[in-house]
Amino acid sequence: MQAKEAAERLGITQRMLRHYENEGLLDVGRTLNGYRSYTEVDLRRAGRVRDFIATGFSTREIRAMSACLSDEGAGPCEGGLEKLKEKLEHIDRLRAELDEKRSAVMDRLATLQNGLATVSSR
Amino acid sequence: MQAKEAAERLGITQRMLRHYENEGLLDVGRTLNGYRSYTEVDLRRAGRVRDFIATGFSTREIRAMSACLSDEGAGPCEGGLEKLKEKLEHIDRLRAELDEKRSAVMDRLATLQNGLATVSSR
DNA sequence: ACAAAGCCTGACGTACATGTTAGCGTTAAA
DNA sequence: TTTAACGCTAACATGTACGTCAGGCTTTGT
Repeated sequence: MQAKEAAERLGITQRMLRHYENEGLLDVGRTLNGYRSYTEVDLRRAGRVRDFIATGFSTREIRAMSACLSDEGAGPCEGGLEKLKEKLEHIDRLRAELDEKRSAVMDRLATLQNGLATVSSR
Repeated sequence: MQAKEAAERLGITQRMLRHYENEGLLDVGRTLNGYRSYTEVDLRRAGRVRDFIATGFSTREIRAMSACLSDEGAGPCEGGLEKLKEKLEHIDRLRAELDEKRSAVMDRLATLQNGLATVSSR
């Protein structure tokens, strides 16, 4: 498929796709006229790159664990899981605190509505 | 506590702490001599900033949901949970694929060792 | 045949996180 | 009292992810 569709399906810009390719994270074929031609495999790989980057990894880091990008894992994925787990720690800490905070807010909200209900039912 | 200790306890540089402060994410008090003085509350907040940034958020985004940073959540945390959930989606997709890949590798490894054991026990 | 829409490369611009260095006060130990 | 360790600001430098724009093909509908 062509660049436009690929970008749309991934929810990113063509520029970003080209960037990933320039950084050696993607190797996209061309048609006779020189246009890039994305396969479904390319798409999945690009999707992973997008996710890694959105999660705070640099292209350099991603390149270092390129085995994590292929559909069929050839290598042991060079510490990819470990690094991901570090990110997870960060995110988990945040999520735990936010969840806590959210329920506190919900509680206060419930209490408030309760109070109003009590009042209005008098 | 002073800058050095604060940075060490957070596992980041003093430069980064100052950066967070310059970006309006932290408001650290000073002692008479002008030295920054970090409280435990400051530390927790800075830790959250560190985690948000390590997870791919920009100072700008973090500022926009600054309610997510205070110990006692005053506000509804302005979409903080939603954004975090997006990040989680990215990370979850990656983790699922990596876990899958890892077990595939482990399987092959087990098969291999099994084969060797069989051979050596002949 | 021509316009509209896509693709391509290359280059410049920007935002942001950090590192680094310089110049200078403070504090505490030898 | 000198020296080492630490703090501060300000400014410059770097790396990375993109946005954007120019100049120029290709393809397709009219």
